[in-house]
Amino acid sequence: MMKNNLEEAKLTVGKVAKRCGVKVSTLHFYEEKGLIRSWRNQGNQRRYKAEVLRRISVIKAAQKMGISLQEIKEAFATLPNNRTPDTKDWEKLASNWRENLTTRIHYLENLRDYLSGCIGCGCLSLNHCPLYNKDDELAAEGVGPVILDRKVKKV
Amino acid sequence: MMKNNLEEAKLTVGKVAKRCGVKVSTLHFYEEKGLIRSWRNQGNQRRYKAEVLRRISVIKAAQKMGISLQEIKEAFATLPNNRTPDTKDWEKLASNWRENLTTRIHYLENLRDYLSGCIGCGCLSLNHCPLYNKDDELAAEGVGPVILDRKVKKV
DNA sequence: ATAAAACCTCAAGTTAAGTTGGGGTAAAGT
DNA sequence: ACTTTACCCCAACTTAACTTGAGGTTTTAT
Repeated sequence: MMKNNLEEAKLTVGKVAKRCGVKVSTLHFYEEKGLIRSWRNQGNQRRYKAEVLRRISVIKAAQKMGISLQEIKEAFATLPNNRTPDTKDWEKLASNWRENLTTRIHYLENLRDYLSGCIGCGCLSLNHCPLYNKDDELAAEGVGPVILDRKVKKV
Repeated sequence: MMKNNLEEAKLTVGKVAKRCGVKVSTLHFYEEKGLIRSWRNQGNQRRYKAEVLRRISVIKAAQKMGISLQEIKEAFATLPNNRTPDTKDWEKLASNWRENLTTRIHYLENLRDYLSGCIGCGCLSLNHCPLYNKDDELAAEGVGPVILDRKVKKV
């Protein structure tokens, strides 16, 4: 027999935030964006089911790969009942994202190779150097944005 | 004998924009940010020296590598007299940026390898899975943001 | 019982890299 | 000469992913 939502949803925002290493405001934000959901107690405070923790870990893992929240949301939407990804679901999502990652890596490798060729030749010029080309011939498949860490290595 | 600025700066914004494939507003923006400079004619219109074309091509090439305008500006600032990079300068800048690119590639490769390991194991969990780890052990050297193309491959 | 900690909502601010638009001037084409 | 086209400046808008703050309520701890 299934417990009801009020019984299942016991975690407060503060607890979830702490366990996930995110701010409370981030949880509000994710909820607003439809990435997670909560229930309310008598006093109108949010209460979460434990599964939200896994959902957030999937979000964070995906973000690390450069997947946008919008894309993550769309990926979740493909799951039956928009459920929190279980092992099988994760397998499927992760495979897609891995392809994405591979594409991105190839792009950067191409870029680096061209760059290596360009260093020393001084060819850099509009319309000729592959490094400067608005049509972007390097982007065979097309890649998305990657936002990684904030520990930026200055050059 | 050196020609003066008025003689050298002959290109209008429109011309530069067209030849570089950027909008006029972008050139205004770059100037405001201190990435390029212009002179003014009698009627207060911008006039550029031809070297601005090369400068913009360097900016665009760097952006493609995921370097921010701020970092590009800082890199330019390291050049004698903040000049437009010549062949030798470009060699130096490009070498630095290539390292940056390499670091970024390694990061993504690590991420992909972990992901491959995770697919099927379903281990994804806070504090244990390397894919979800706020301390980011994957980021050995630390990497910056990469903003590449807009041709995003949906997953 | 009371005070402190946690929570609520809603609006506005933040950063990057530009874009858009309005109102007005300059240069170019015919 | 006259009309387009190009240019000027400035302010405000755009997107993503959040953060901050104000003013007020609920829980928890003492």
